[in-house]
Amino acid sequence: MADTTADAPACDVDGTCYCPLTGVISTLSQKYAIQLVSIIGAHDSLRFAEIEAHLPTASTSTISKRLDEFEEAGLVSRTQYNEIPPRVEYALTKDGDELRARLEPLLEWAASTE
Amino acid sequence: MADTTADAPACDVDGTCYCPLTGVISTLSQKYAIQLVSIIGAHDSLRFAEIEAHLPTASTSTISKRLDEFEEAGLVSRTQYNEIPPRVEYALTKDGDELRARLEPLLEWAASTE
DNA sequence: CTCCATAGCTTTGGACTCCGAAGTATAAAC
DNA sequence: GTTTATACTTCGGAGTCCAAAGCTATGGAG
Repeated sequence: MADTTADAPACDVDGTCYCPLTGVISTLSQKYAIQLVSIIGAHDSLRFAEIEAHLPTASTSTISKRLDEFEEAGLVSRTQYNEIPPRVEYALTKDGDELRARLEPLLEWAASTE
Repeated sequence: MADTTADAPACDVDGTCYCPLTGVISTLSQKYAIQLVSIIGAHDSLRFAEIEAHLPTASTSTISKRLDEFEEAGLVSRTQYNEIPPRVEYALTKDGDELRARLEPLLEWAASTE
């Protein structure tokens, strides 16, 4: 296996290598990430407190971290209105919605296996 | 919103509540879980060391834990042959393959966004 | 003028998860 | 008797998650 003549990594599965926890998948492989995409996608836009209400078992800091990561990854947009009290709205970007579309069958099936 | 007359939880999204990290999704929301299903599904059956070779960045103990969880969830079958040296084969169950089928479009899209 | 309310977070200390490295079990081959 | 092989388990430390409290700003009640 440690053959120096090998030209394909061992992690190559049918022509695709999934091993170095790739961008989107590594973000998804964290707590509440999948649900978060699905929840935001179920609305045009959501405020932080609304997201919290949809995910009552997740801590504030975890939701905050996931949102930062998703924004960084270009999957979620954050729109801040400079009012008092402050208002911030989160929505899926075009890429985020593509992701959501691919997560939907998964979530439906998962819900049916409960 | 904090109406005491409310009869549906706030986490209810379009008739489905994804909030209490449900069975399959909670298992998937852990490191390497998604890849593991996909890798096992790309073969009829795999041995432990082969899985490790496909996921070189994951630790032995993490792979072992994921496999235990998947077996517990009925998504992966473990077949042990009492030989020396020992031999163990992992394969997806019918449910596991259903899951894999739903993960495939996700992984393909994720790979294309790199 | 002081205090509270509101929204969206950040911070804190403790618990849980993941890591690499080393150890366990077995028996046949050398 | 030491080595080899496979499939793990165990270990201490590092990273991730938790609930609860604190922070920012301003407008309104007392």
